[in-house]
Amino acid sequence: MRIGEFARRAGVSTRSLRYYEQQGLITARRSANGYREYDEGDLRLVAEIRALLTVGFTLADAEPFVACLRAGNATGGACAESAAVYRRKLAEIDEEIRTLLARRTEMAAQLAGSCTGCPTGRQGEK
Amino acid sequence: MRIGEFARRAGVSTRSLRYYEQQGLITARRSANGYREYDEGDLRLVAEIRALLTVGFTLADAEPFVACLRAGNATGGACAESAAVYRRKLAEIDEEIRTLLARRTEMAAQLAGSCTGCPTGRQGEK
DNA sequence: GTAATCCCTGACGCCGGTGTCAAGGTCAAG
DNA sequence: CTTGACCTTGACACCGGCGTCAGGGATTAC
Repeated sequence: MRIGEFARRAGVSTRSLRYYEQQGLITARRSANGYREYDEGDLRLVAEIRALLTVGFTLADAEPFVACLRAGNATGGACAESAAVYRRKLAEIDEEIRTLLARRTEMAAQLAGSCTGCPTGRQGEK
Repeated sequence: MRIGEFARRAGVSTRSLRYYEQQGLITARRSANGYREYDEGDLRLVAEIRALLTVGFTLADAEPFVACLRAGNATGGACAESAAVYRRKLAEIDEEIRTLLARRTEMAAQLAGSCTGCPTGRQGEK
């Protein structure tokens, strides 16, 4: 099917699909007139990309997963390279969580301390 | 003092100082020739901005804190508006932490599940 | 023939803070 | 007067994913 219908079915914009192709994920074959042609199986690839993007992956991060699916695996994470990305992202998330927790603690302390001297007093909840 | 020396003393680039001014924070007075003139007290304002930026504030978020300091308060967080920003950022951080924790859990599960079928097995730590 | 609909590529805008370059003014020392 | 250090404003680049417009080709229905 062509890009318009495929985009509707996949739930993404045609712009996104062209961008994915430009970035080397999901390269559609072309019909004689130059139009992109997608097949049913590509829906799965798009779904994988969308799922990964929503959990904070970049398109570059998602590439191994798409390749893994195209290689015939049942899941995009089944390949060694995908697992490596998983581990790296997991480490990144852990690091981010640590940072945020530290910030949270510090900010809560700041807020408590500042309000001691608040001239307007506290404002209650909303 | 002029911007060059001030920047060195504050530990930021002149570019940043001009940007802060453009965004409405730390507007330096001008000497006859048009050069920006900063004084000692402004160092404190820059320090406040840098501290807030490093914990994830935007310049817009930092504005009340700078204003608060300029109003003569001992800390930038002593004013009501600053406290409101604190509360908002705290809520944002909490939300972000929740999101990341959920992701972390899901990804860890994915990684574990994927590795069951990993042809290369696990690689130990590092 | 022509209108409608779909497709193509290329390119700019956005967001936030900053690096960096360009073109030109200012001032002090020699 | 010249050199050099410092200042000014303006503007482009970056990152990532995508919206959106421009200009032009293809296909189908009438």
